[in-house]
Amino acid sequence: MPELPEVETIRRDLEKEIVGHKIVDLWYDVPKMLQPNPATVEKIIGKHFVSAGRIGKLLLLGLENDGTIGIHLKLSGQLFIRKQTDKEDRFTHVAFKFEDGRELRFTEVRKFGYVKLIENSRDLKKITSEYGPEPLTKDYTIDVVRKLLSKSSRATKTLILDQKKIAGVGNIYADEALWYSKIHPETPGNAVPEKQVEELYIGIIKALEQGIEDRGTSIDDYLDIYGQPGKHAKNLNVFRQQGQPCSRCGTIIKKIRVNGRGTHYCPKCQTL
DNA sequence: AGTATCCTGGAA
DNA sequence: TTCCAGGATACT
Repeated sequence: MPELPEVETIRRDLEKEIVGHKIVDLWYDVPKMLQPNPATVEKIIGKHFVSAGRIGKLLLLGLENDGTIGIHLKLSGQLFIRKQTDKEDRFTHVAFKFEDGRELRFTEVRKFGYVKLIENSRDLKKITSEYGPEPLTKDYTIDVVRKLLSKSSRATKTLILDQKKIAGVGNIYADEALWYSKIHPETPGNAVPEKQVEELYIGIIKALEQGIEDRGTSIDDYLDIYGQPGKHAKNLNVFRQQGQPCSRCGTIIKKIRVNGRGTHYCPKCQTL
């Protein structure tokens, strides 16, 4: 699943590949993936991309004159930069065609992902304001984590997955961050001691930074815009590592279900 | 706060 | 042939 590190990797590469390029045509085959509707999104034809941003797991591709294309990859979305003459990619549902013969393809097996035209800065503000602080910026402080945990008795894992509270953490990096901070994923937020709150704050940063350094985790569908896998899958400590020994203590990693999500942890390191 | 829903390839 | 994965949102 593309989470902050994967989307950030894509963002950085897109910045190099599409900024300054003109969209000369738009192709799609699943209308509901173009929001609010295909006719609105088609207004981008003739415009240039001027920036490549991101909030949480949402890509924000800036257009000249105030528009922004938001792209959410959800579970299985991929973006590829290709020549229009290149062999088709399976499950392509949207393609932005550029003036130079290249195109940006959006593939999505499940059709959950979407391309959204955000027409003005007011609408953009509305969308970005729904997200909590970005973990790798100064807006993310220990106080953010402390407040988030102290106000609820829900499972700590569930709390850190809330995009409104912290932007960009998904299932993979939540499990990894909890392992780093030695917190059992089901620990009620308000039962986490101050010392562990501090470690979770740092653990989230560490998990995400390592993911970015490795250009993402290609354990399911994720590939970068050139079609290359990220290298983080082999550096995972707990995610999908059930049955394997913990790299810290040798105890066998367990898999449970927390709030409907597959959850992996070390039963010895991560105690309640 | 917990659960159903979207969706489909691939695993069991 | 049935079941599962899972981000975000709509329900109950």
